[in-house]
Amino acid sequence: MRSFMDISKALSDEGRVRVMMVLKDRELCVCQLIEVLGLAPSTVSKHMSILKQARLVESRKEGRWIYYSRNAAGDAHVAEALAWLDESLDGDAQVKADAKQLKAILKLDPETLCCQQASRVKAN
Amino acid sequence: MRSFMDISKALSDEGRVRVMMVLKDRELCVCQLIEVLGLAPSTVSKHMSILKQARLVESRKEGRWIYYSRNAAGDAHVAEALAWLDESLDGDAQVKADAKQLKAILKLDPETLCCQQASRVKAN
DNA sequence: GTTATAATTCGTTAATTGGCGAATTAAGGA
DNA sequence: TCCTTAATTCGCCAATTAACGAATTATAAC
Repeated sequence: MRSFMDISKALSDEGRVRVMMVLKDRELCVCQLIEVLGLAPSTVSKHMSILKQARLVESRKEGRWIYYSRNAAGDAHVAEALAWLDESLDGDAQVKADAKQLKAILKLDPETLCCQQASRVKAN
Repeated sequence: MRSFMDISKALSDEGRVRVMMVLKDRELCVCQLIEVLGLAPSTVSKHMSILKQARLVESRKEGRWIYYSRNAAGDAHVAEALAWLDESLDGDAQVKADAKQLKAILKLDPETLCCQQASRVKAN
């Protein structure tokens, strides 16, 4: 019950659900998630720790950045939750809007936004 | 997103999840749910209204009693949520304990507990 | 009609949660 | 070394939520 409740509580906040959906196809660093959600860094960090506690995401450190991705190697509970999420939110307007915004963020001028370092590295 | 969040919020409370699990095989009236959860009538009533709002349960009035059951005719979101619930909590200790307690409640001496009327009717 | 019972609604309180900014930690670049 | 930046932790406050008891509604029994 404990691990189930960790997952269902993690998914009971809209911001965290939006994070799970923008992470569907790619890993993202915290500053990119901050841009998508429009929340303070400390708030997003807290959300990510809750998702990680629930084992819905995993993180990878690369230099100064921490990349979060869906937990691909998760147990059955996690896999089932992710499947439910995707089935339920397929075609959702908010999810689509976030995907669109993310696309813009990924294309954005390196100097003007978050992840300035990451962008510079990418440009080389 | 709205209906998804209604469902995930409804399932983010352990008491409500326990209700959904004892309702797996049978409909139950509120006073029986009160016994299983060990909470005040007003509290259980509130929980049931949240589950109903999320369309996870439906209710049927019979005389003085209101019987709740899982929403069998629910839309795809609801059906998927119920499937996730059942898969994730199959074999769970708390769920088993509740099932056992429910069994005892259903057998209980009609005069001594809740649903005295229901029991009397059943005895006739 | 009056009483008793099942359930709900309402009002209040305690606990939890979500949000932010400030301070801290960790890493790279000047 | 010192500065900047990504991210986290911490402390605080506002909003939400869960719990209860009291009052209310509805139905059945007397």
